[in-house]
Amino acid sequence: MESHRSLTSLAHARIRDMVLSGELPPGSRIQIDALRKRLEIGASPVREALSILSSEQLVVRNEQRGFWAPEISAEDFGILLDTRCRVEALAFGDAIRHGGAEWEEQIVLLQYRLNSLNRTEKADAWEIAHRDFHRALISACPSTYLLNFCAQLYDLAVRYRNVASLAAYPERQVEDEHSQIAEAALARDAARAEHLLVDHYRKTGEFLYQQLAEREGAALKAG
Amino acid sequence: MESHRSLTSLAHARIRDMVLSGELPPGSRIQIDALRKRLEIGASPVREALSILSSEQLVVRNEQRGFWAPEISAEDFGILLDTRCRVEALAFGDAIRHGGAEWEEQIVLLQYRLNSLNRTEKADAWEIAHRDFHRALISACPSTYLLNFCAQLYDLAVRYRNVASLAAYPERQVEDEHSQIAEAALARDAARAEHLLVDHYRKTGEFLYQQLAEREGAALKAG
DNA sequence: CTCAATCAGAAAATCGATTTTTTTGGGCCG
DNA sequence: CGGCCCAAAAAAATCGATTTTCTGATTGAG
Repeated sequence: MESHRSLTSLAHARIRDMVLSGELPPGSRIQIDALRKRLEIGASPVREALSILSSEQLVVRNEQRGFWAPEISAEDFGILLDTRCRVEALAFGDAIRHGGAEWEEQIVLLQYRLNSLNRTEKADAWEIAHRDFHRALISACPSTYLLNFCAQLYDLAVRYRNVASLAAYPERQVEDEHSQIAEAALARDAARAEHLLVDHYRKTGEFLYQQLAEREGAALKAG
Repeated sequence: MESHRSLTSLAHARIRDMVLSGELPPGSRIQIDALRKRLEIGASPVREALSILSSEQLVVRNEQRGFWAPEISAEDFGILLDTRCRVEALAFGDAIRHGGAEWEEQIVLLQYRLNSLNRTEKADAWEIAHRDFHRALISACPSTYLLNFCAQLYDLAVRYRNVASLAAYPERQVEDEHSQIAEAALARDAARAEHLLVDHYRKTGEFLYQQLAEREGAALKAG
């Protein structure tokens, strides 16, 4: 169990997970009182956590009217994906130019851990390892601003992956892609590494985008 | 007077101004109780506002120990400036490619308003007009994520300008630079516009960076 | 004399109750 | 029948009090 220094940060972590996992579905209302009872935490920390989440774009705030889980759409996902590719390419390039021995070692280590896990069998552990690996790639970027932004975009993208709950995810060789990205990074080939990373994101995103677009088309006919 | 829907958003706006203006100096402690009395607002809204500000990087939070105004340094400013140039170039390019008639008109209007104001005589009005002009330039960027990020970086940069309180700001022809940027944008010359914008930021930042570096050198000798 | 343990005092964090605002639903009038 | 207004209910926002945690000084042992 993770220990938290304050109930606010605990509430933040819990609610964040509920949003990212899709337990709080897109568009659904998030009532403070319901959360208060559910988490067995007072209203103040819950409220504060929601405030923070709303400035992280993981929750939508409507003053005096409450909080909601953000809506999703194919269009929004497309924009998110595109933003992520371009911003993370910047951070990745920086990291490749600035990273030292420690950065290299982290990448090697975390890539190994990631590839050791089976994505379907140990989904939770894989999620964490995947996040850690991608974070390690850019961790040597000197701009904390860029890194924060990348972390935020990562969360938003993970949420899309989860809430779309794809029945059949196409089995690409994601391991190979990760390996190639790591290899290019360690070879300090920024241009190639950036390209591979963006390509990786676009490939992963393409299928999800199609799913979302189809779903919207279907919903349009049904409604 | 601006009206606010809630005391939290009022507190947020007020404290934000206090941080941006330098009224709360870099490194200084921000006590909830002191603010509570100063703003005549309860502790809860003040607390919540500080929480939000800390996730906007305008306040540093130290769990169970309180809040502080962020430290400044030449190094941090350099990184901030660089991040801003690259991220805002992305947003600007998008805007130039996507902007419609309304976007063009806003730029024309806001550039006119900005150039009508004397920077030293009407400092507050100029600040607002300047912010509006720069926001208008990128406003047609479809990525709300990128726009939010740019707004955040803008605030952080404004703070540096204010807290450095430059005795003698070198009088460049800032009006001309703004005009050229607007012109290139309206001509849909993305490459040129981006270059001019980045150049504008770097020129403005260069002097500030020198000041900060000198001050640090002096402080080092004195300490 | 140094270091660690201890103990107020101060400040943050949290709670429960109160106030304000929004939403809901029923009855009334055009 | 449909729109409108008002009252009751629900929910968010705020407050004041209480609890928990940190800080800095003091004291006593080594």
